[in-house]
Amino acid sequence: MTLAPESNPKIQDTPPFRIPLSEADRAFLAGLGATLRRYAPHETIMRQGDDEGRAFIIHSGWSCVHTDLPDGERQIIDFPFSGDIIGLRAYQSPSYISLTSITKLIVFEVPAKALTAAVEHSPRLAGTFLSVAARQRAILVEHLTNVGRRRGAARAAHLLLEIGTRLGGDGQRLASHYECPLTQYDLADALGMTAIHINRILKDLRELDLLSFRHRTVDFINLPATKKFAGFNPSYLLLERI
Amino acid sequence: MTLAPESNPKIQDTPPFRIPLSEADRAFLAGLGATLRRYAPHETIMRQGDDEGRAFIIHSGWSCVHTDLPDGERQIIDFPFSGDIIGLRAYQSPSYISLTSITKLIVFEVPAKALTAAVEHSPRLAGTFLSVAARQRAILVEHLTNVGRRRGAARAAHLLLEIGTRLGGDGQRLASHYECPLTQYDLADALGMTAIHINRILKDLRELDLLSFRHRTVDFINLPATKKFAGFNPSYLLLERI
DNA sequence: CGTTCCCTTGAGATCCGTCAATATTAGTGG
DNA sequence: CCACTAATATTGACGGATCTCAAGGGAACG
Repeated sequence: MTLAPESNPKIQDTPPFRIPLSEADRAFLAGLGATLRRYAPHETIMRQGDDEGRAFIIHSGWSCVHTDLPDGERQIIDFPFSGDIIGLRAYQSPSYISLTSITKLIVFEVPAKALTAAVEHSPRLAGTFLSVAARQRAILVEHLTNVGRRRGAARAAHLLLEIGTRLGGDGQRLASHYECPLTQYDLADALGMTAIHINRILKDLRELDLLSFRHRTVDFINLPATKKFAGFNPSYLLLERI
Repeated sequence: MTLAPESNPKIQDTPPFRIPLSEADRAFLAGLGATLRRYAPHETIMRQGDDEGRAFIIHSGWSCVHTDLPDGERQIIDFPFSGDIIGLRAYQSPSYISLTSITKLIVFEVPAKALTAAVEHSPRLAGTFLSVAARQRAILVEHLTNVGRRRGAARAAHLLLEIGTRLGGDGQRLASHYECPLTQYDLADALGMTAIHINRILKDLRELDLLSFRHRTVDFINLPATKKFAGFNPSYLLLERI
């Protein structure tokens, strides 16, 4: 079910939900008017405050959902991955978040009205949306816990563990190594710190032989120790079971 | 639509949604097996990690949704109010949050299965749930922004402004004064700080003539200045319009 | 009317932010 | 492939914000 666009240049035209959909749901979604869109790195796809009638489903690539503050700062809420839905809402309303691409990004753009229609057409699909929303909420809750209650080093380690796990796909297998295009500025905005301090924290984590994040690559040097250090328990990432 | 339990001792037996429901939806919900439950202050209603098949809709009273950390600390995610739904999920699954009463609390307890059934029975209700979930998500996003990107004093002021606004009900009218049973420990756990520091921050806010929080009472001394100081923009609290 | 929370304050340590400067890397165009 | 440029990463010094430890004081509640 998970797409592997890199190995398959012909892009599949149904959303990459990680939760099984019936063929009927699939066909209905395809008929909703979902548009496949490609964005270059560092493009603004949706801006906080705009009256927004679209929702997005990530197909592939890295991006961030964030809020913008008056002083020009931002808080990154999440780095959504394949199958995640952004802007799920019942009705058109002003967006309270922005969506910005980090790498080249491919998304399905769906009119919000179409989502409402989909929910009304297919109870099965409504359940799927509820389920996806519940998982995204669990992730958001964990981010708040991370920023509010862990100190810098554990906070950074926790985020990198989470991303590694989410990249593992359905199996949620956490690899000891992954490519990560985030900058230290991105990490800082996600973790509620400054990039300068993130830099020092990453240095500490290397010197503690826990993990290394350099040259766009995360290497877990000692995975069990890192999990313990960060208080990482991946249960919140598990999908709801049917 | 908003209930006023204090002025009406006979408790209404339908959930206090702030979004209009059709009579049919209402009747269906009533038939779902929703149970009205009362809790004393400081009771644990739902505990993180437990396999949970219930959802709750707040009727009246104060409570907090929080995560629990291994070291005994907690991060408060939200103080839900009348009409807010806790544990909305498509299927039974382990809970990633705890729910604890702060004052005497009255809630509707609904089996998760019943929620799924409700969504499948009534597209209208599915839309309502989506809408409630979207608002709660907006609040959670604002909490993450608050903890991640505002300094202590502004962070505390922002939370107290949000609570005041949410207490205003549908009109979202922010009164210059409200009763607030939260302790400084509660505030600290919600804001990602220590109670000792919250104490100093509240002192600062008083001395800045912005607001006073003493003896379970919040007084906004200079509301416009406080809003500006906290960067408070209540648009995220507005309900989605149909 | 006493006991238990809860609030308040001080001193010192630690974490983190700010300012500043430089090094390194990635991206671009020739 | 190289040279150039912009973005990103790194480090130091210093100051402010927040935490920890410690000790009382006050309010709420039975």
